[in-house]
Amino acid sequence: MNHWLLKSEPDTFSIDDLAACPGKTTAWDGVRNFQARNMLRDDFKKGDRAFFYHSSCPEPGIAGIVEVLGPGYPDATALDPHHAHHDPVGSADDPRWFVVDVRLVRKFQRIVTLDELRAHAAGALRDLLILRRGNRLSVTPVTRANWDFILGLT
DNA sequence: GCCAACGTTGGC
DNA sequence: GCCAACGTTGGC
Repeated sequence: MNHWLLKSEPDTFSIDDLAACPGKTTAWDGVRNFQARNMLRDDFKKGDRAFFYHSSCPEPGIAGIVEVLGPGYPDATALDPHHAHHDPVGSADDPRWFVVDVRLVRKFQRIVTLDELRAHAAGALRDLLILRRGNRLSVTPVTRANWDFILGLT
């Protein structure tokens, strides 16, 4: 089982929005970065777990945990000319962008804030990619050790 | 293949 | 709103 961190701007889609979805399930769409795409397409597996991270908001940090329901498949929003995330490059036969389905496992009782994570940037969480300077990837792998350590902070 | 211009991300 | 960091595009 692999572990991941998925970023979302809560103004656009928060963990509470996910909780309100039918089956607490949604397609994680709108990823438009090739490195992130490659992970969704090639590396995500059924049963993987991911942190749900709130970015670009008053209290950035990890809000909870989601479960990956299956492997990546083409992002329908990229193929829809009326959608804000439409991309004219790519087709149903040769898709450019991918999604995975995720289901809410649990929302943390409180946000594990970026400040808290940073407090361990030189220690236990030195491998956590979102703490690296200038990192902007919206999909990043998390090591098992980092996953367990962060769970211990909640 | 280089690189300048441009757009986006995301914390503050 | 600012700005550093970084990815993508496109001319050459």
